[in-house]
Amino acid sequence: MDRIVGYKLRRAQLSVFQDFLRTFAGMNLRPAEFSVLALIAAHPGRKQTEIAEQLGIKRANFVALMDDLERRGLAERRKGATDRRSHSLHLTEEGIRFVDMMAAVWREHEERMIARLGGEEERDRLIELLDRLTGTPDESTD
Amino acid sequence: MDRIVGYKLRRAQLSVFQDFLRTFAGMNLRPAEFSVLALIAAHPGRKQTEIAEQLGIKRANFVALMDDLERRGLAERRKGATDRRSHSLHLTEEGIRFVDMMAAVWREHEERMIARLGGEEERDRLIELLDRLTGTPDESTD
DNA sequence: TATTGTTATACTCTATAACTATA
DNA sequence: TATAGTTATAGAGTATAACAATA
Repeated sequence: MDRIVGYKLRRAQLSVFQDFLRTFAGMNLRPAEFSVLALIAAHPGRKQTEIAEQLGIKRANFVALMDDLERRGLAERRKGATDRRSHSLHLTEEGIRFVDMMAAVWREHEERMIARLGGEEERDRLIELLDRLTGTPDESTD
Repeated sequence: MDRIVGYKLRRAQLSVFQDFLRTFAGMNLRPAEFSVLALIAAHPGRKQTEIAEQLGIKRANFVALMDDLERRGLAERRKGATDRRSHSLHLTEEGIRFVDMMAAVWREHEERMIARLGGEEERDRLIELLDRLTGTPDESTD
């Protein structure tokens, strides 16, 4: 199994996620929740289904995730003004503070991953290769 | 989410696994089953728990997986001669033929991934970086 | 006592169909 | 009719505890 891309990819992803989970164990934050909060922070007011799709989460599965973030007082849904079917997503005041802390904690984790790779240049090389695998169409803003 | 290693890794892994699943849909073979058959083929006679551990599968979860490979007539358990608690794992005659086919089909998939990456050199660069993330101690033989 | 394989079980993630309220 | 969000549900994948057979 020494040169099999998919296998190596899976093992590396599990290893990185395990470090992520250890890092955020105290904040009770999973990767999916992290990515949702980061995306709402970057694009407040975006529609619920847009956020879900951008993260590759089915809108049906996004509901419980968002319920939990609301229950914890970190994010909120607001009825769309023009289209009353839709919900626009926002961080609460507490959510904004939480995301600041989260970003600081995340940096520890990410620095550790960059160190494992051997530096930021190696990180950039890795991400470029991963983008080729994913077939990223263009550079997005997120 | 443009430079986050864990996120990019997850997306790339999903993309590669989806191609894998499409490629093997006709053979009804999942990545875990593929890896088990490949590992038994490379190391026939190895103990059940050893195979499971090497693939990062809990021995409790390995049972159903192995049951299915046996039911399909591809692999078999044999009682250990010295330690009668253990099972040594082997391919059947049909399993050996199946693995040959499987390897050929896999090559199609892998060539597609290498093409996405831009060639075998890029593939090698990727795997080297992934090994750094995983913290692979030495080169293994699998 | 400890280990191998097993069973039972629970929790997360993911996928689909069907409902509701709006458009 | 179609869409946004929701509910219910089912299937994988994964984790732990406890058991029987054997060491």
